Amino acid sequence: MSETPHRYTAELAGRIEVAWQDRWEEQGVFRAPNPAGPWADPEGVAEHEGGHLLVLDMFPYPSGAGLHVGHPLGYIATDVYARFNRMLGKNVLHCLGYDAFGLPAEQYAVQTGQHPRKTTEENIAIMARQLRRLGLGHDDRRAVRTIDPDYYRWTQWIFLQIFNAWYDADAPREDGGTGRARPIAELVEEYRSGTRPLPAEDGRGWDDLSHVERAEILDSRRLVQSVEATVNWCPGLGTVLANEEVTNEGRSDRGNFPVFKRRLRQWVMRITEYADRLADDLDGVQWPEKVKTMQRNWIGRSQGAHVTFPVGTDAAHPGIEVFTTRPDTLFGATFMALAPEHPLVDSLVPEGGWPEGTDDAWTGGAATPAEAVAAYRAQAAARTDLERQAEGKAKTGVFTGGFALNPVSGAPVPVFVADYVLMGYGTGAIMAVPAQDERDWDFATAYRLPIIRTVQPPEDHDEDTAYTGDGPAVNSANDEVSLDGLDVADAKERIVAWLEDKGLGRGAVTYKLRDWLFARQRYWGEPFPVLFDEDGIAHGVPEDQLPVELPDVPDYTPKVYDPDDADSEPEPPLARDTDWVTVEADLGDGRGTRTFRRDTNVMPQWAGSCWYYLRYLDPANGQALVDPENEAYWMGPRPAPVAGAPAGTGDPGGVDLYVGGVEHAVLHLLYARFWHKVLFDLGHLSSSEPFRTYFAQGYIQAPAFTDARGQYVEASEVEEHVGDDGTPSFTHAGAPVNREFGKIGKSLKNMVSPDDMYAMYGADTFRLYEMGLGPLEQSKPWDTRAAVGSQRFLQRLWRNVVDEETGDLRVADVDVDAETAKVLHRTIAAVREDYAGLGFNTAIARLTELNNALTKLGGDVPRPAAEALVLMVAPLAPHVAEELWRRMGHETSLVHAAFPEADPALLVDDTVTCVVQVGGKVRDRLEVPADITEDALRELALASPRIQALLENGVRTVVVRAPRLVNVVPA
RNA sequence: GCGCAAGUGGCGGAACUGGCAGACGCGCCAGGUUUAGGUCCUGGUGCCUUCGGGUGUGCGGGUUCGAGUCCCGCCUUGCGCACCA
Repeated sequence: MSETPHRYTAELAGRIEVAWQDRWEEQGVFRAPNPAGPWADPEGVAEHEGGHLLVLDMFPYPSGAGLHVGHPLGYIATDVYARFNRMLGKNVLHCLGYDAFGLPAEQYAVQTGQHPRKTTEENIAIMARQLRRLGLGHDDRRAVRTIDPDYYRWTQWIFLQIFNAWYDADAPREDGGTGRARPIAELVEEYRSGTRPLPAEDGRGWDDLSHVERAEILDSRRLVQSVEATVNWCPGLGTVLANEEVTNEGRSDRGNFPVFKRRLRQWVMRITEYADRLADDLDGVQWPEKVKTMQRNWIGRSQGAHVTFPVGTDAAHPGIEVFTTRPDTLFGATFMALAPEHPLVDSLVPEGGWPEGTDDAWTGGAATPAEAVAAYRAQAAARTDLERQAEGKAKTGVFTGGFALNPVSGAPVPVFVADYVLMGYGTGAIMAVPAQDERDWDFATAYRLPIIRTVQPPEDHDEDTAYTGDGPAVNSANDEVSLDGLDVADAKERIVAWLEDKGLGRGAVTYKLRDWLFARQRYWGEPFPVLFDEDGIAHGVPEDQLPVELPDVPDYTPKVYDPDDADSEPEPPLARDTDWVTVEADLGDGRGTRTFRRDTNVMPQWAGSCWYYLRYLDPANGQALVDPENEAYWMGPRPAPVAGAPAGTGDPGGVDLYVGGVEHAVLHLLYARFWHKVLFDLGHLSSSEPFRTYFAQGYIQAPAFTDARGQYVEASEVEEHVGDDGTPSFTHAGAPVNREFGKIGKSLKNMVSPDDMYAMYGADTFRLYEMGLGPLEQSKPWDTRAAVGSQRFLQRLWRNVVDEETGDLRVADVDVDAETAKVLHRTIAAVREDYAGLGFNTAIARLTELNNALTKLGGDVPRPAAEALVLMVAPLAPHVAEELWRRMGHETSLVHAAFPEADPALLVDDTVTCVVQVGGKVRDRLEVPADITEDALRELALASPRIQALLENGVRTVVVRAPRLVNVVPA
């Protein structure tokens, strides 16, 4: 233990930190005033002349294991940014709540045999303690929790808004686009008044229809629908999952269980109606390109055409519809391929044997087409997607024995079944154009099918490959239309026009995005605010009867199955509570109290996190999810679009800064945008995007160690040894181990908790260390011991203000000397810029330099310099800054103190060092006046003896960049 | 396979529009304070060197008076997508 009584140790840091956290809380310094709503404080809002700022973190999920040092990285960064902006005079809203419904909490509860509410609340308490100890400047009044009925009442309310809305693709929008959600009541009115024709034109009006018939019509238009669909059934979790929750390997995102395709009736949200806007509106937000690309890929929009190929053998056959992005290549379609599951396959297979002239390669060795197709389908069905991928790109298929007619050339084309065609995309059938498609080329060469080039490849193109680029069309004419000579874009346009004219096809857009499967057969989630009547018709629970509370069932354990039992059936825990399921209710529709059956599914985990940032704005509002004035103030569109937005793009509004990992790119970020847009369309919000600026942070990776068997050993027990050449080696219990870097956690046995850091160094040092590691967007390795560097910085800062021996103030009311003033003001200018751009690592470097410069003064530290340094350090290390600020005589917290401003006069130098190069190599340095002329500098440089010595053969030219550089080029 | 990032000392990382490579920190070395040091302070620290200097930002070319930075071709690592018609 140190004998120095007033040293800034971890122990002292801890006392200071807890004391200031208590003070901040008592004084409510982080409470941001709202313009309206239950906390309306317009005067408080008006005091902030610097405007307003909304800073957001990823909604944390309280796990049973507590935090590790990787978790707070983003929270610290947003806190530093928020604190900096408060010191610029802005009204800053920064808070944190808890996303606490969902699978992990439920699984943890099941494992420990406790009720999920109990374990979840305990986990929240642990996490809240760990985060509070970090000194985050959050508005404590706004810490919402998704599991509270006051919160999920609004989650259910939003569900009903979406349920009671339909998408009118023709309705104009305020932003100039077309298509928006409208209340279902307006659709009813259109049907009733006759302005919109009813789907079944049997002469009856809306009022003539039975309530079942009306419900069927409306339900088919709602943005939430119950549909019979192919879903992802996960027996290991006992629930169905959304596409976004299934990994590329066909397993569950949570728990890594196998997922099977099943036909089931389920709730889906019609996110596909928003596919275009979700893709297009990415232009207006400032997000990393990587994340935008991931969303665009997921939405997977492609433009092309649907084309129908008649089936020649049968006039009554509907024909085979394909989707293609290259209708311009239609003349080169020499065969077709259908997915093995395609419903039309059977209709193409002729009875009896192979048609005349069938190539042996097409038959798969079978005696008849029927046999060949059956065998191929059986083989395809037996293989999982994973196995298909593992077999690489080899193309296989068999001839169906049937032919279709190329609609532009009239030529018969053989139809194959091939598993490189996927049932889930487009129409499940393709026209194959080997000359312009690599996959079709591979298939055509393997099965000896004809290849017709319809785009002229450039001369240097390999004749043995497909050509997918642009070029003039060739071989593309019939009696009525010719594409020859047109480029790809023009050819597409002309052929689509011709196809549409002939009724053979039409321009079309397809998407990879599928509707969002929204029901889960679990317990720990928001109940659906839906009641089914005796006809099975779903009714929304009236708003004044919300929330539909999650009942406290005795057995909340979900029915899970053997993870590989594909044939099992989902069984929601809520269905077991028959008292809850059956309910007497009056829907206020004039039909009085009737008996209903509740929906026993619960919402997915994403529901609560889809809109939490809106509730932060007005968490106590009992009348609305957010007062419109509050939403407009915090999130409304700004006058200027974001940097880099294409011309003509306006600002969509939204959160000013959202920091989080990239792992939510296609889940949370897509779902939240969808809900936000629906609420925008329905007039509840002024912003059309939830997150104007998104910043993807890197991860913290910690060293993990494996022994000779490849097993992980406890990282905290590993000893490091430094060899003579400086390279480290590692041992565990005396045996050598290997170091690698990976995610922090139990599985790699490399857990480091923030609690460890608080005990060893204190929260301020921990914050400083995390921010100093490197750029926020990069992943970087953790090294607990290296945090001493940050601790030394704070100790030096402390010593610059407080005498370690006596505890007296070392700051003196003296002027700052000229040299120090220069350093000080340069630091201010640089740090301001760094903070504004989230460049915390470089800000720390600059502050360290200033701190070291003050240390080197030796004697008393001039007050103006010490105060400016403390204020600048405050966003990063707020507790020690507050303590020093107070010891320097200030009675109020520095949370709202003005950030130091640089004096521009002190940023310019009188003299600078000029580098003199010969042939690009530095040979001399000259101290010259900053305003020296080019000519004077050239003369000075050439006069230098060191330069003269190198110019024996004369000078060819001299490049002068006054005042910093001269480059002499010798002859 | 396609696409996007990124490769700088023993380590994490600095370097504005091409203009002093290695800021700041860890580690390491030396010295000081200390009975002691997993303390603190001071100085040093890319590599090679015959101490003049040479060389150096993944590799190979190029543009330029001048390249970590721009262009072309490769290599490696990470991430995303992966028969998307």
